[in-house]
Amino acid sequence: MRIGELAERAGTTTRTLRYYESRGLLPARRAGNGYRAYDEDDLRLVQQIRTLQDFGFELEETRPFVECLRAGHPAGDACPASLAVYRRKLGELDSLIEQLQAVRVQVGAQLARAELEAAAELPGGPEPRCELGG
Amino acid sequence: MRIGELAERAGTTTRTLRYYESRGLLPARRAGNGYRAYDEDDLRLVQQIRTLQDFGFELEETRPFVECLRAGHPAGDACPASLAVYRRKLGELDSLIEQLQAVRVQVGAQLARAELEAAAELPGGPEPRCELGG
DNA sequence: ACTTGCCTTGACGTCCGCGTAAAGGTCTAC
DNA sequence: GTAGACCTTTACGCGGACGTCAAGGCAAGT
Repeated sequence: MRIGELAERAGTTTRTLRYYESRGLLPARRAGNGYRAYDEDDLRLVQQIRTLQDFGFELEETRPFVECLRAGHPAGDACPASLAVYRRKLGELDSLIEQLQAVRVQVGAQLARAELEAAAELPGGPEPRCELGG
Repeated sequence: MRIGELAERAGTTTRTLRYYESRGLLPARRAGNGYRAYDEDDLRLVQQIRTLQDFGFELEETRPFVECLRAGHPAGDACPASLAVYRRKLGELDSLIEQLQAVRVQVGAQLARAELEAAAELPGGPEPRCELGG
């Protein structure tokens, strides 16, 4: 299979595949005419990369999975190095989610406060206060 | 106040302030010698930008807040356009968090499965199966 | 022979928020 | 008058994952 077909079957572009090759993730055999030649294993390899990319993994983080597949394992995550990446990613996801939730709370609070202050300005002057003492 | 002092008081760099100016967010008066001249209002403006940046807002998203401040309002979020940005950001945060949580679940599932399969290979061959029928 | 469609390499462009020189002007202190 | 600490503009670099030409080679159909 040539690069165009591999790209189409993997749901990506030839540019992306050449980029993977330039990063050492997808070495290609060459046909007599200089064209890159791929097989079904290469397709699985690209699919592995794409899946991880969809999860938000950086390209470098997919390397252990790729090397695991190329080592002959049936799955990219059959090797300890891949599992280590999974675990590290889980930690990163947890802290990122936590951080985003904190930001969400802060922004929500800012919005609520600003809406209150806006409502206090417009209606009929800042009359209807809620404080009793004063 | 000159750019160095403003940068220090705002906890940022002169490069950043010049960048804000280039984006039209922080116009500066000039002293006779060509130096940029800032006042306390400019400091508040920069602090507003930095706060939003810390929340993960893009620079463009801070523009309504900046314009609100420059319009004389006591707070950057005292204007409807700013509130709209808050609301949009809340939506983005929600969907992003949701998406990351979904990824977290997927990655966690992959890890669990891969760990199980690894455990089934190593110990004493794939003997201790859990399936009863077969 | 010619077109069409695939392939090749090389290299610059994109987005964002700056960092980091480089080359020079200005003000203050000594 | 000179060192030092400011300031000025201009402009290239970075990281990540490619997009997008440009110029040309190769294979197949008509």
